[in-house]
Amino acid sequence: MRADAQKNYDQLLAVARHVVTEQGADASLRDVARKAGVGLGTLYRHFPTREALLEALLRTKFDELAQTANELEKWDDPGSALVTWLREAVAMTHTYSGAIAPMVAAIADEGSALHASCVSLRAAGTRLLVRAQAEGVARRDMDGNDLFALISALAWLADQPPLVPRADHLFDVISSAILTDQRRPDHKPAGA
Amino acid sequence: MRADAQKNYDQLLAVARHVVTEQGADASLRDVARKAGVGLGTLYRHFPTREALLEALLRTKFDELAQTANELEKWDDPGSALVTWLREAVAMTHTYSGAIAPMVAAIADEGSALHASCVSLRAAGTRLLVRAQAEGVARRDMDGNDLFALISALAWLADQPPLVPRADHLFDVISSAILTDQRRPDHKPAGA
DNA sequence: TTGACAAACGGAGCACCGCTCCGAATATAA
DNA sequence: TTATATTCGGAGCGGTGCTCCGTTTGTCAA
Repeated sequence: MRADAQKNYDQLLAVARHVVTEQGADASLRDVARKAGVGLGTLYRHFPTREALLEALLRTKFDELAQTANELEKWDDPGSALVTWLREAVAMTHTYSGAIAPMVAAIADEGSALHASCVSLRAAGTRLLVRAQAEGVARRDMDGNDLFALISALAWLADQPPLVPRADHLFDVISSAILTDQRRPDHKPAGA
Repeated sequence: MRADAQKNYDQLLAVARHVVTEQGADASLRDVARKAGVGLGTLYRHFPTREALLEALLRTKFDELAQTANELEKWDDPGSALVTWLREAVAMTHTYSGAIAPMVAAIADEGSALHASCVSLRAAGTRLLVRAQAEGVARRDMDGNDLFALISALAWLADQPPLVPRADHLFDVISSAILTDQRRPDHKPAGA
């Protein structure tokens, strides 16, 4: 890559990280280019689609999550491992608001720049789920797609301002639906 | 209301119902006005905001849902009543894709045209939930807001094309998290 | 029937968006 | 230094939400 191109690429990524953090994944790309001191054409050349830009921004997060899954597979308690990973997966998408919708769309679109990342995300979750199922601590009528969908739903939920206060609690509610080994006579109100 | 105004209002609502059904709640309002053979200004006079238009479109659905809740309160089994209502609530938002996001936003925005409808929706769910909790068939660490949030999440999920095939199943998964009286040794795979 | 007037209409206009396209500028290698 | 491939940048196109106001029209009283 030519030196000036590399410089612009880096600059765009840095600025995009800032703008998307502040305004969400739907931020104006024109605005990103402007703030990066670069023409709109330059942005589109480096990142042909919005998904491509998002993928570049999330790259490291995806990798970290895959790495975390590898380590969690060694845990003694596959149920805790699964829930721990789920929590991190939801938190990750939480980094850039509005990112979950394109991710969901990407998993069914092989042409999307986010496709591979989302598939590997699902694969990581599937490994942890299957292990938990084999040990009898996760319900067996779910697969990786279901897990991915639940992560998406929880991520979306935590992205809606009015629902944010409930997000953590609902994570627990849904986790309890996935796990089978919990003592759950009646789930007394908070504090109990 | 003047006769011509009434005619335009009705026409707009009819066309909007068609367009929003086909293109979702984010449909172009310009397009609605054009197809209704009416100026853009006329549309905005009758429906000052997109939420106002959506509210008009959903009005009957909201009422039906409240009515259904009243009848379900008479059921012997409050658990079944709750789940039955939940299913209808999710299906309702399903009528117009993309409608759930503005509804969620509206519940925290008293100025929104959708606010009252969403509040009464939440109230209806709360009644059924409280009754189920009193009978010991629903977990007690949830309230109406949690229920509303779960409905929203399920509605959103069913609105994402790649997740549609899982939506029904995940409804069952989440329902099982809300109810406490289910036999749930391990949830064998489908068919079992 | 005919005015007068409030009410309703409708679209031009503004600022923004995503995205494409291509002449101008520039880094690089000969 | 020069030639060339690469990169740049923004004008331009068609779309959006929304406002504003000159024009038209329904209505009702005279």
